Amino acid sequence: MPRTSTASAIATPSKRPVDDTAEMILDSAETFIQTRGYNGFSYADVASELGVTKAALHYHFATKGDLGIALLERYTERFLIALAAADAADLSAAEKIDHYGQLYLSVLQGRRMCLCGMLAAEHETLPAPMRAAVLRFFDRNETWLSGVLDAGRLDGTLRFDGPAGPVAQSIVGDLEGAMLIARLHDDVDRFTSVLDRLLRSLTAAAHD
Amino acid sequence: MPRTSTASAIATPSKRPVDDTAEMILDSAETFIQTRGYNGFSYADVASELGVTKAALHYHFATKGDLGIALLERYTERFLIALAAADAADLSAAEKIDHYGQLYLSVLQGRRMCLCGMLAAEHETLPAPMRAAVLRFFDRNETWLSGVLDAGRLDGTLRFDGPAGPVAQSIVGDLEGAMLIARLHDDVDRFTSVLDRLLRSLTAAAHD
DNA sequence: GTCTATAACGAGATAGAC
DNA sequence: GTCTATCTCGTTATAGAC
Repeated sequence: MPRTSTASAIATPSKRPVDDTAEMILDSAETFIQTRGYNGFSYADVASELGVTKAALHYHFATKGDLGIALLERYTERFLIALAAADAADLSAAEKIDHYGQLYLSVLQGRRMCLCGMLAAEHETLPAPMRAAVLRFFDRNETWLSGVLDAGRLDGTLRFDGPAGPVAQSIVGDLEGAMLIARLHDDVDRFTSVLDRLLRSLTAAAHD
Repeated sequence: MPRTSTASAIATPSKRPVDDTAEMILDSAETFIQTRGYNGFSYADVASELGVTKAALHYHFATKGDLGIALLERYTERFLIALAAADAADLSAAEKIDHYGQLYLSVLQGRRMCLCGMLAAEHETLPAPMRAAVLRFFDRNETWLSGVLDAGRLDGTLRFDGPAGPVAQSIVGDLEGAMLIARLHDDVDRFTSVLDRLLRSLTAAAHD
């Protein structure tokens, strides 16, 4: 089974954060949302973590919704860059899907939920622009996965029934669900087990 | 593919709610948590929906955490009863797993998330007793599923690799994830598609 | 068993000084 | 760009009347 390893673009907001206050705010808020949810953190939490005042946050992001939008744009952009990197590298379809799973794994290893998975749970409480951004994130994920699936089936390295779209949707749901449950149990193996099973089912009996 | 239909024990808290205030409060809070999350609703929301005061709620459930515990106990009990009903009925292993999926589907059709799936996302913010109750819920689900999987493999109607435990964990994660994403898109088909795929993979090439 | 009233606190957000 | 100070509102929770 393939296992690529350059999947850290999403793992940590910034190892040594850029000396840009707005970015530091985004880093802090991102981690808070991924661990406590959008309704589970406040400007006071971020301010106290960064050692600044709430007013300083409001200068950079007037409202909590504005902060959320900025966060979603940055997260989606980074995720797409990571997917583009997988495209640029000369990987097989299975390796690309494994790479995709590694992106999730790297987030989970930080004891965090996928930002958009967390926001999906809370979506009824989000400002409309945030809801739309979450939907866009998943649409782009599914589009990328569908392309990989179709290419893999064409070159004979992947096998699955029916159109790629629903399979891509299943993959996203499987990984988000595995992450949700693995994080609850603080047990990364629950995630890797699902990822392995997924890759095996897509490659099983291909090449015959 | 099998498709049983007596899966409404969990679908709606109570079609015509029992004339018991505590139960009505639980019904209302349950729906709020399933749609908005534990951190996305307040006593004021429940009170205004029921036309009573916040103080009345505090009489029945002193704290929000107490309300959450009572909710989790009721939800888990109902879920286990629904699983016991599947055991009592003379169903095949595949039909039992389908029945299990129908429980999720009935919740999703009410545009709600699984109570414990939602709380799993927010688990870092929950009082410790609630966290423990959420873990218990999933443990019991997995135990039941493992039993069904083992029985199905023994009688030759199901096929899967390795021990049943990790497969049971995958099933729970798949369904929770499918629910999370289907609800975001308000598209029930995304869930049924995953459930069909799951049942097919468990029954594929069995009976040979 | 439910009410009014209120306490005590934290939330998101703003004004204006530095 | 960040601060102090403040505003307003919503939150959980309690006291005590009915």
